[in-house]
Amino acid sequence: MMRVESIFEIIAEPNRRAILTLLVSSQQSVGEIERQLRMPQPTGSKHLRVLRDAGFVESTVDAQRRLYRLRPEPFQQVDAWLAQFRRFWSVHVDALERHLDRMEKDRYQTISMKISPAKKKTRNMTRPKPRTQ
Amino acid sequence: MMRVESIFEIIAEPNRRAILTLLVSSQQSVGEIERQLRMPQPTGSKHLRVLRDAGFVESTVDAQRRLYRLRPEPFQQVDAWLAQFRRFWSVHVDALERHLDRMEKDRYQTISMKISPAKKKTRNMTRPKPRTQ
DNA sequence: TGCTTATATGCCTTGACACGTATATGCCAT
DNA sequence: ATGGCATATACGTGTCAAGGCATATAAGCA
Repeated sequence: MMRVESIFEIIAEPNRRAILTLLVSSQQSVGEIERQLRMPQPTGSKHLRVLRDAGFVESTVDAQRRLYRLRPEPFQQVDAWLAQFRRFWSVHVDALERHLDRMEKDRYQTISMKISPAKKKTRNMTRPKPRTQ
Repeated sequence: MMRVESIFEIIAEPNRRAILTLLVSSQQSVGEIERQLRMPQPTGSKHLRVLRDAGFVESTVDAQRRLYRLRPEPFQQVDAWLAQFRRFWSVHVDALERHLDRMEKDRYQTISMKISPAKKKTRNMTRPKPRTQ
């Protein structure tokens, strides 16, 4: 009995992530999924079972086939967990993005100000020694 | 040798997620982390090692202590993966969340940069990070 | 009725990983 | 230096899930 408990363990498995990505485009039958991922039939079925139990996908019956498609809730949960860190790294995202596509950004930015390295470090201001090991 | 390959396996472990959540508030020493999570010392050290190798945290030396704090990149990668599924949850929830997120971010940053919503959305969808497996 | 296709499940082996005990390393103070 | 504190690592053990294989269920078709 594959009772994987948390949603994070579900998406920790590469084949399952591949299945989820496949289903972004449209719903697919088990056979189609297994064929595209070159995965033995029982393997695909088992992963789909896990994904279904965790609510990542749902299936409907079409004659002998089962059509699988995505369900939103578990993704929302992952996003909710990620949210607590988003404030933390958003400033870094901005810095990275400014570096990556500066030109386009200059069009959209209403205010363009640099965040100095000293400014960023105030996040961790209780640090006594700035020495990375 | 703990060779956990993908960032998803890193965050699949509950203790590691707990450590990351702890570090949201501020950087902490290994001892503080282990005490708060009631976790044996070697366990904490090993999980921190895994998190450090994966880039989720970094450490600086303070006398005998090591102070650990979060690093943004892996979280950005998770977010990038999640982006392809964003259209599967409610448009209203999505829009609202982005709106609130941005407001919070702007309040958090002492230096506020205004980025157009359209721009930010594009950024999340097009980030080239196919690092996973 | 067989026969084929489509999907699910049970068993078994293997390997990855978490955890605990013990030990090692490094830094400070006396 | 020596003892104590903080952290890291090595080793052994147990658990659990992934994958291979065989088989079971089930629907369509001749």
